[in-house]
Amino acid sequence: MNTTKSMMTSKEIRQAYLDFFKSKQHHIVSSAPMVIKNDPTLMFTNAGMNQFKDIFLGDKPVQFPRIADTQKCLRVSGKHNDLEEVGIDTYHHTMFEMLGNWSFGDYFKKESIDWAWELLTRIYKIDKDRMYVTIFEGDTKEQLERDHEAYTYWKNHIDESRILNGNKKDNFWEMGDTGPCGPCSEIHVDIRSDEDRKKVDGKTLVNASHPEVIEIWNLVFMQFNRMADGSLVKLPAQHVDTGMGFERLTRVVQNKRSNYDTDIFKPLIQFIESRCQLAYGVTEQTDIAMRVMADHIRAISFAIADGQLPSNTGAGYVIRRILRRAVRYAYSYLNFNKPILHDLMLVLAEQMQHVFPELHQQKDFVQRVIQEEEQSFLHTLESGLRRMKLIEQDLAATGSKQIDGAVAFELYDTYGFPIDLTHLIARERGLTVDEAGFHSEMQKQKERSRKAATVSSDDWIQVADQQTVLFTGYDEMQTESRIVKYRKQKIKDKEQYQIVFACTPFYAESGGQIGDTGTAVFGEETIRINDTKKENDLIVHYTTALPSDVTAYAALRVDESRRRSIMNNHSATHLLHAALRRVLGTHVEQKGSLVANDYLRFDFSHFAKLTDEQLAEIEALVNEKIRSNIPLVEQRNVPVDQALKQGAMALFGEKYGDQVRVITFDKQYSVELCGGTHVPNTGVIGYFKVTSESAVAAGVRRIEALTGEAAQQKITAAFTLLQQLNETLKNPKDLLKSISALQDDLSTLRKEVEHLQQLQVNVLKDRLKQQIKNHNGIQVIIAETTLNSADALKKLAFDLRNEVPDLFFVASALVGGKPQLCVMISDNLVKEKNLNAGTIIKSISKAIKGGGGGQAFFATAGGTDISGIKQALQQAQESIG
RNA sequence: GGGGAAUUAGCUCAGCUGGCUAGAGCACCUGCUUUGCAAGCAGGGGGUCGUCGGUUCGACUCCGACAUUCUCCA
Repeated sequence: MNTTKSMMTSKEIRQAYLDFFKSKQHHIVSSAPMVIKNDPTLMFTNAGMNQFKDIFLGDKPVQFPRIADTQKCLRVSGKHNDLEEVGIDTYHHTMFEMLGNWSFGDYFKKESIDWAWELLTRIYKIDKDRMYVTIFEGDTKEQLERDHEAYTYWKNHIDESRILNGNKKDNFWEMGDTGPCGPCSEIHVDIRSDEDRKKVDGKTLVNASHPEVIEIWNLVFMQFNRMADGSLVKLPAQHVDTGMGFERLTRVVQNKRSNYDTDIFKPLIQFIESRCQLAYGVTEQTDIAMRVMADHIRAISFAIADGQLPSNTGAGYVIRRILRRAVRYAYSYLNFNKPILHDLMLVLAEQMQHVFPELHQQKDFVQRVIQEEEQSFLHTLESGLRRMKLIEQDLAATGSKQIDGAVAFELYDTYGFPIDLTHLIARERGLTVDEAGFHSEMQKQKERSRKAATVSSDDWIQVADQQTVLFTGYDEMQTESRIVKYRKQKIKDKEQYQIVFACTPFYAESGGQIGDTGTAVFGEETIRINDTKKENDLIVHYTTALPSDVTAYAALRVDESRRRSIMNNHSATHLLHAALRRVLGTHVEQKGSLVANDYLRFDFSHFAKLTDEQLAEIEALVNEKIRSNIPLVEQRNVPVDQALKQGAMALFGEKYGDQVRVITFDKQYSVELCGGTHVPNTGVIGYFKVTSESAVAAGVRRIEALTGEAAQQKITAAFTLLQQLNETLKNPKDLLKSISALQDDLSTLRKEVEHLQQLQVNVLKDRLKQQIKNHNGIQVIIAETTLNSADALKKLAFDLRNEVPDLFFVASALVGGKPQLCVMISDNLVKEKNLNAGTIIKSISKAIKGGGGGQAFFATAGGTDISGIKQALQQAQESIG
């Protein structure tokens, strides 16, 4: 490779890609957020094509037939990409950029192959004799032929000996179990030294996991649709979907031995080196740790910037795991026992600010979140280490040298202590870990989970031919419509149906607003709609039944009062958002929102607990806006640039189309991009009441509130309670004062009672001491008392024990009208005379029709028959002869 | 969505298979000593053992539900 020419920077490489496809009439779009909403099958964007999934599925019309972009992607599992492997090698990543170009029913194999070749050889100047391409060899089981077409086009550019056949696993790309798919053609580059290349033919290393013979570009030719029964159906329009790993490309163009040596990762590695005072490239172990940190910080930072906070479920948990893996490596191999990643993030934010500005714009917030997470995991590690010590002690006691698999799993599963740390520590102490046992426990857990969460879906059954679905719910709550398609789903043992209508007034859960419920009336038949959700741009209605005639027309009716409550809450959310920014400052960004029928919940970035004054001010401002009865201004199709110029608030981590909907309540006050449903005038909301303010994560606060009827009910209930309290306390002047006076009284009286009880016990004790009878060297006290609590009786027994040597004490009391007995014997008598309070009480409690027990020196019993007390005491006397 | 765990004093945690009348360290208060600072000694206050039920003569301890938090899997 030519190393004398000036090297392209990663920035130039990225730009060259976009410029190249722009020159081929491609529309350049921005990256979609890495965190995915509205698609139950996917948590994160894992390929460049995700944001175009609807187009491939035919659920959305084609607007630009040619598109190119660079897309932030996140992969934490997959055939070559287990999270646990990242950092070990030098070319797999969790987060990476995918350069992609697409044709939607426009150009096909010829152009995509020609252009790929042109870009790689002319612009990036990659040596032709270092490249190999693969084509699909065909598959007899699927009855698919070899991709002769691709072969022919490649032949124009590259020697036939460099065109290799690939099998179904490598060269037939599928989106998922079902959906669009087709043969693909990959471009591989051999970047080994000339010497190595002479020794082993590069051809034999393609797709063989060789670190220096790597795939950089995959051209997918979408030709088929995979059905649920496994069959393939030819697609009406053929598409091209390509993806080139930006980090790998940069490595090849910059002629580096590792992705981490490119200027994409170098600044991160350098920062880590300077902080831990260790050099990269010296020892394998520390190199891996640095690579893990450099890789993971990218995934964590962008996920948080796109709105996914670390948490203990779902996508948030994936982020937490990645972050913890980075901390773990930093802690174990680079001696970082204090948070460091949050500082590393700043380097990244700086570096990426012109490509993905969302990180730099939120750097204070992201930093805070990461730091908090680091801190909390370091704490987890600490308590794990404590537990580890106990385990060691147990092992020492039994003389074993192996930590049981189940124990290691418990440490991991319950306390979050990473298994490799267990290994590390075990090795340090000369112990081993039962690895097989650990994995079998893990397997059991996986099976349990899988069993609990299987959803099986049948194929969609197309009833009518229609591509786009119309939402009428902004204007009406009832719409005539018909079914476009439906399918059956099985979750555990329950069956449900998903139905798509041609047009619908039902709002699908989105942007925090919950889905509508209601009914679909097919003539005489009424079907209940339990929920409405989005699948990308499809509006899917959830029911438990199908109409007998699926082609019939239906009257779709939304549950109106429920929807009106939702609208109240949604508009109030906008008013609240604006009020927060006014009162607290413009650093307030929405971090999550739930708009339900019974309440609203709004999460936002802010670094301190809100004071009572701030809350009151916010609540007052929102209510003022409600009383002002501001009319809704709704603009349905505004070009996104124009909307932003109007000052509309857009959210990080939200993907907006070119045309957006703008919701305005007073253009000086609240302007937001929003797809939700709103009240016509703010006055409809009635009243707004905050019910709680709390923290959800570092730097994120949550406000919960009520509107309209719910707010009224809440206030009425509070008022009623207040009134009842006042009445109960005879309408004091100052209720608060009167309650705290009661509390004070209670606590002094409690102490008083305790004191009096002690006095009573003391008096009784002194009297009993007068009655001691010496019986063979045993000081015997047997008494029927009038004490009325088990506690007092116990106290008496213990006090006597402290004062009277050689004591044998048996007494009764009446607790709540029931007889209670207790036996106390001095320790020395228990030993010397072989007396046992437990056995004595068991035998004498029969007389009061009860039972009891205790220890050898002290025992108690309760019963039901008062008349037996005398007999019981008599028997106690006899028990010492 | 499915497992596992935790919840005891202001903080960090002990309290094992029900019964030694609820503990330690740090923090706090008082006094003494010392004093450049750190501290040392003696004494003291503070807990309805997450909430609600149940089993039992007796529950911090066992069982159930709920709440909150942590954790693993999907």
